[in-house]
Amino acid sequence: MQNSRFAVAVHIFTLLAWGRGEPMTSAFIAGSVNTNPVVVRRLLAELREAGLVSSKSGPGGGWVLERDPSLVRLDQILAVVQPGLPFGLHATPPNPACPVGRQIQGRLEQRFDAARKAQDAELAKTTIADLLAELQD
Amino acid sequence: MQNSRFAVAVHIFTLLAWGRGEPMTSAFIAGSVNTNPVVVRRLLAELREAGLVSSKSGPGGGWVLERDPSLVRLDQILAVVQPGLPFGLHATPPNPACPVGRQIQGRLEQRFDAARKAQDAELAKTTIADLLAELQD
DNA sequence: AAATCTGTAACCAAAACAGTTCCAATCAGG
DNA sequence: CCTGATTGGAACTGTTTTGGTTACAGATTT
Repeated sequence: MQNSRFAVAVHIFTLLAWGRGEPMTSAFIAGSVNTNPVVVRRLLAELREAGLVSSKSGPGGGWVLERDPSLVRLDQILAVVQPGLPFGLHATPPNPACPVGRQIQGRLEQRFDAARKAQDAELAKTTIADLLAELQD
Repeated sequence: MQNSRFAVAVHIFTLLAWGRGEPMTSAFIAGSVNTNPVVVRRLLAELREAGLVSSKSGPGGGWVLERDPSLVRLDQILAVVQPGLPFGLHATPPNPACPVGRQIQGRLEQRFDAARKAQDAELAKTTIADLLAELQD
């Protein structure tokens, strides 16, 4: 089972955009995602720190997008829920006495970073507004 | 801690190329990677199934590359140790009664697949021979 | 035979995730 | 001011993935 945080985050953003700015409760969102409201709040809390959403307590409260859906790109969401390199480096540092072990991590970081940038560029082609426009009622 | 299988696999391939075709034991490889020989054998067993390496038992045995290092691209290694989409979909299926929940996964798969292809294209620019050539003794 | 390797099962520990319960804090509306 | 609806967030659980380790059978060279 892979990490579904990115998929869920994009789902929620599309749902919020679908709601046309009306505050949406974590319970309602959880109903669409098919998970627990606390899971939704935990994830959205991270995205709030990045300024992408905001929340309000009390009756009539809930979550709203802080930007127009056409200005939220998928790479921006990924940057919040999964920052850094797309692949891990060695769990324990390679042997520095080995010519390969001593130098491989630097070379890997270089390539992993390039891979990440290529992926981001592709994800940047899609906005939440794009996804919303593709949905049939 | 992220998954380090891809980094370790590339490390090992570079090490094998560095050895110029001499069979290398899992114990020696583990010394460079700084891990346990069984971990090395487990990972290389997957890459052997893909035809990228071969192994031989007994004295003088060990692991060798099955192709010239200039013909092994990083995306090929990734395809073995981490096949499929780069991001997981929902852990539990979204609510089919919701217009967003019903359609979001298909849209996500489309984008995730494109992201994967962009990443692969970038990784394909580097071969094991390239990495080897960049190493200083 | 003996020594050197791989093949692989079995088990353990740590980390990441998803899910759940619980309750305090906040806030709108009567 | 009360009531009820919400978020905020701590705490705990179960599952999966990963990495590490031990153990031992099978293969191969000398």
